[in-house]
Amino acid sequence: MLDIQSLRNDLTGVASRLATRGFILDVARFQELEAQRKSIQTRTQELQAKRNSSSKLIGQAKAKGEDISAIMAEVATLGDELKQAEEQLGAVQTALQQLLEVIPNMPHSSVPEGKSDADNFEVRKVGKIPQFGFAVKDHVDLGEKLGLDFDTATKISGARFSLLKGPLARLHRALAQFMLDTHSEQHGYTETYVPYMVNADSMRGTGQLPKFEEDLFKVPFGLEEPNAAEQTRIGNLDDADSIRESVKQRYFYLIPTAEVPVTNIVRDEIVPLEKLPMKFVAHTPCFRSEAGSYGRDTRGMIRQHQFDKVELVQIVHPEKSYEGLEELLGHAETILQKLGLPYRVVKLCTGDMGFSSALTYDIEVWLPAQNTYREISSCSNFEAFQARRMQARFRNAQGKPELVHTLNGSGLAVGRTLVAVLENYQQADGSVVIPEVLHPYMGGIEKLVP
RNA sequence: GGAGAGGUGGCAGAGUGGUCGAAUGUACCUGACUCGAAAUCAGGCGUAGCGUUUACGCUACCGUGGGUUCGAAUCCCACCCUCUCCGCCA
Repeated sequence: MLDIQSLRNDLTGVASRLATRGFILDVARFQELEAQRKSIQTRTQELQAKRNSSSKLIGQAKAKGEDISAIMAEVATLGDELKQAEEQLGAVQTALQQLLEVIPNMPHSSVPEGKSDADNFEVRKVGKIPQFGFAVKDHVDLGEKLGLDFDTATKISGARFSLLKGPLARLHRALAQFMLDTHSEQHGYTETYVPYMVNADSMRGTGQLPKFEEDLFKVPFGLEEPNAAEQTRIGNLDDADSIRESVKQRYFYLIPTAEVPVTNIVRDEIVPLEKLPMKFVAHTPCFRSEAGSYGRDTRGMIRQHQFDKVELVQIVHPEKSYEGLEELLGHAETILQKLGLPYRVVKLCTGDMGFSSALTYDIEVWLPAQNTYREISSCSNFEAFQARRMQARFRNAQGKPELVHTLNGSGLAVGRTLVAVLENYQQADGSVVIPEVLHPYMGGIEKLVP
């Protein structure tokens, strides 16, 4: 969420910067709501002040045993007027809040303007692209003989799921463990185990809600309708709405990334200055509906409803967030380097960035079968955008609460790393050599053999 | 699932419907004392919004949402969360 002050102070400036990322801010509506808010709020507060002082007078008069009927008469009409004003104010503030919640973050000044991924800026290429003396296979063809089974996954669940068996499943686990160990032991991250289902407040905090609900899996618990006992109570009570409301809220969301539960660790917290930076790493499954990407990446395990990811999160001092982002990016790159996978780093242009991000680097790994680089990690600085939604703060040197900055990045997406290992380490006979750093995790297996 | 207790400022913890944004303690900041520190003493110290823009004034916030009332931290209703005991359970 943007600071409403920045909109008040420089509405056209904010609007034009947001336009570079393809977001059209409804300037007129904001101005209208702000004008309404201002007049209604002033009026409401005047009425409240009057009510407070009158009530105080009544209290004092009563204490002295004086006659209060004169004051009572004066206040008689105040109640209705005030109630109406408060309702109007509430409505305007809700409307403003809703408008604010769907405005994306402001791109950092260094972000190149552009419309799509074609306009992203290549920062660097690392590693040597392997040359094969034979026709390369993609991970689906390779995996077929190595324990990768899409047909059975489809039977069990449906499209966009995968089933791994034997040493291949172990390789998947080895990758996750290797990443987790590297980040916790060498990069200073605290390993965390987190809930995979979260409430709506957490989703709102990191920016998935309210705008991107269709990308999420929503899981009801208990009945979706009021149960028999609740029906009875609804029938008997005057304010049945609160029961219906609580029934409606009886659900969780499956996390689309560990960013959600991990970043929300600091939601509604004021952390001491000396606790910054906080660095967390978590290995979790991620669940995405992939609504709107129906035709894309239907082959293989590139785009799945469920995949594993090792996620890095940093909670940092506002002045240190860009430093932190470079560091975090380096941590993610380290994994690719240790695995010997060629990759490149790109800085996303304004049009390709995620909703909450101020600056994003994608790391793209080389996939020989596709003869191209594919995203395997995304590292972002959200500045105070998430922190403002979460009310995540620290106590600054002056002792005042101030919003933290939040960062995160994949370190890495495990499924796609598996794909990259299979394709880059394939041999002519269809076997796959296991990168050396994974050997300690593979129980003596150094090669996947059909 | 059954029974009970409780959610108040950074923390702890008071609060007969009126002068309570909230005692007190603690932490923290400033000053005094000290060579310095500790101890002691004095003062300050919540968050957010609005209006004047240094000083100030007003408003909201005591788990959340409703209700009663001229007036609610305090009374009523619902919900959420935490803790204790019993039962069941991976």
